[in-house]
Amino acid sequence: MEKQQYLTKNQQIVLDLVEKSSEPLKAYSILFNVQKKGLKAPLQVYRALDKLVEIGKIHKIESRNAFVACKNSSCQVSKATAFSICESCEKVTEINNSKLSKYLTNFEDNSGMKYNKYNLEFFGLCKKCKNK
Amino acid sequence: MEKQQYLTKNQQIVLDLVEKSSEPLKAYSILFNVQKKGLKAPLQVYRALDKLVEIGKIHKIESRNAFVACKNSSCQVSKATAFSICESCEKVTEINNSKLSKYLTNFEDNSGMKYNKYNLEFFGLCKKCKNK
DNA sequence: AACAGTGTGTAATAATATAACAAATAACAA
DNA sequence: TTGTTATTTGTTATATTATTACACACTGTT
Ligand SMILES: [Zn+2]
Ligand SMILES: [Zn+2]
Ligand SMILES: [Zn+2]
Ligand SMILES: [Zn+2]
Repeated sequence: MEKQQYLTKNQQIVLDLVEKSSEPLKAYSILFNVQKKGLKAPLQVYRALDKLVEIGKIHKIESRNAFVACKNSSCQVSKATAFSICESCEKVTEINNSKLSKYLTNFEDNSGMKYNKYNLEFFGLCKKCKNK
Repeated sequence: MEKQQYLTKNQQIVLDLVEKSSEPLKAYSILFNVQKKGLKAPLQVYRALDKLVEIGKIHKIESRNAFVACKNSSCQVSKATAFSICESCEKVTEINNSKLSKYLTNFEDNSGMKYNKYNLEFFGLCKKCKNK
């Protein structure tokens, strides 16, 4: 059986908004912006977000409690994500670096644990903020 | 001038609790447990946690909104952290792997961004949960 | 004493996220 | 087309996580 391939109305509304945004969006800011489209309660937004994260269309920036659209076409599923975050202007960029992802996907330590997922957040100053 | 070397009473109370715990503790669970010691309000706990994170005595597990004591004696400051998290039993372990930290500390991409900090969370099944 | 820096206590509130339940819809087979 | 299951929705209420604001106390320095 195939995985879901079409988004529901609510999921599409939320995805459209997140994709149009140039910055990470918080759940309640999403809620505010989709109320005119009929999504009135937090739960409707959170449910859409959960699904979109699950299928890899968006990612959650854990340290910011915010969501960004996946810019990496190969990210079918949210299981290996890396971001750079500017601590000054809060700009967030998804890192698409095959060496890094290969390194992390294959990472093993002596704990006997099998990793199937990771999330990495780098912090620093972006080019613009560095030159101020 | 030296950086703060002695913890305040509230900071020490919170640190003691987190260090004694075998699992990550949430802020309000900490609050509940230190109320008998006089820390009555969330803010007293959050302030202590903020400071302890800042000086590297504890770390925040971002994906869980929970705090663990640093088990890595070299972690003077919270700027390069990596954890393994079991998605079944929620066991969290701080990863102390010099190759990994060297790799990530030296990581550069073509964004022109200078990274001075990172946080990495691996997810999977721990040895125990894998064999169930 | 005056000052700066840091920490404290307290109340109120903001921001983030989930529980519970009934109803609607989709997927699919009998 | 009916029954069955799973998923999604709408709604209300509530739980959880975190911060603002403000008055005061403690420390060390000038
Ligand atoms: Zn992605
Ligand atoms: Zn910036
Ligand atoms: Zn540490
Ligand atoms: Zn486990």
